[in-house]
Parts: sequence; C-alpha cells; structure tokens
Amino acid sequence: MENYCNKYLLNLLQNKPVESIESKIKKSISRKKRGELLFPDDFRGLGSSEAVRLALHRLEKEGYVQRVAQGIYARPKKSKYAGEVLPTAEEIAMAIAKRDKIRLVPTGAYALSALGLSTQVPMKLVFLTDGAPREIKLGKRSIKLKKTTPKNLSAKGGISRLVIQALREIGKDRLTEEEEAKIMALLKKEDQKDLLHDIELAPVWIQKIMEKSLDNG
DNA sequence: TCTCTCGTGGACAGATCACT
DNA sequence: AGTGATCTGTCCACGAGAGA
Repeated sequence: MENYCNKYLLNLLQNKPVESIESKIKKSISRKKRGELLFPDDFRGLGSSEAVRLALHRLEKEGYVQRVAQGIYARPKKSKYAGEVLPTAEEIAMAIAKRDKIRLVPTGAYALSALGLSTQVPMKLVFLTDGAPREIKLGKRSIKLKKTTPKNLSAKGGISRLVIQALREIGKDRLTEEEEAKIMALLKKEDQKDLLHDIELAPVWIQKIMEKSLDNG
C-alpha cells in the first residue's frame, strides 16, 4: 500500500494518469493473439504477484479472460460456428512445457491418436516428461505427465518419436498389417537422419519394424 | 508422510468518483 | 461538504501440488 501511495503521489506530481496493474495487464493481453495461454508469471514485471493474481482473477470475473486450469488463463478465440473456443489440451500441454522448460513426448493412447492410428481422442493425454510428474485437470479432460529417462525423450524426429511410443502402446506381436502400413507411410515422411538417430533409441523389436521404412531397408 | 510453496478467494483498507 | 459506490491493492486462511 505504501508503494502504491508513493507511486500515486508521484504520478499526481508529474500530472500523469494513474494506471492500475489491472489495466496494464489488460493492455498486455490485448496485444497478444486470442487463444494464447496466459500465466501469472508473464505479468510479473507489471506488479506484485498478489496484484497480478487478483487482476487476472477480476478479469476472469469480468469475462475478459477464462481460467483453463490452476494458474493458467486464456483469452478464448472467436469462432463463427463454435462461439468462443479455448485452447486445446494439446496446446495447453505445449505451453506448460515451454513455461517450465521441460520436454514432452506424447505416449499411450494419445500417441496412437496423434499418429492417426486411432480415431478415438483420449480424455486423458499422457506425456513422458523430464520435469516433475503431475496431473493437470482441464474440465472433463486431463493431462498426465509421467517422469521418464532422458533416453526416452531424446528422439529428434517428430514422427519417429510418436511411432516409438505408439508401438510401445500397441505391444510386441500385436501390430496389425494395416497399422504397420500406416506407420511405414508416416515414417517415409520423416527426415532420414533423424530416423536413423531415433531407431537406435528404440527397443530392438521396434527397431526392426522401423528399419523396414528406410530407403535401403 | 511431512513440509514448503504457490494459487485461490474472501475480507478489508485506502483512495477516487458520482451524486445530492 | 458529506456520503455511499466503486476501484485497486494487501492480508490471511485454505487447499493442492511438489519436493524431501
């Protein structure tokens, strides 16, 4: 309060209008794209953590932003057909990874759906991470982060990384011909250098499957 | 399991604004 | 000038999650 009063008096002396932290945050948010995720940390420089927190809380009450999870806010995108659209669970997971500087690799049923091997979109997105394991609830859906070894996260290729996790989920000797054909088609699109690098990280039975997609294989 | 940290919401206080 | 409404920020208690 003392700081606030001092600032207030200073502004009066300088004939400047007093700008609240809330309006500063609002301005800052208005400069961001709709659908972008907002973390209280993003506004740390604009005021005390308490003031930032309260400002976001009030902006949520006002309907200017929406809270998607603990400590995560977003300004919904506007869609002609669906009205206001909040970021997807995938986008939220990626934003959390960026904020916490951690790596995430989709795994389990979510890896299958990400590759198009399953049409079912799981309610629970499971990722392997080198950060702290935890579960983030987003309404009906949730994001589960499972701690893993650095080896499982060091795959370079976006597709091959998913393929390894999808094959783990399907299980040895349970891969159908149709699934294998789809995986081969996907791996053909992968960068050959990345693919070679990632094959070495996979279990032997997965290596054998992935090697079939190599040009000389 | 315990402790610490952080996010959340309510209560409250100081200041301005609007109205009489 | 007085008074109540409103705005803005702090304090505090509680709960959930993270780390030891």
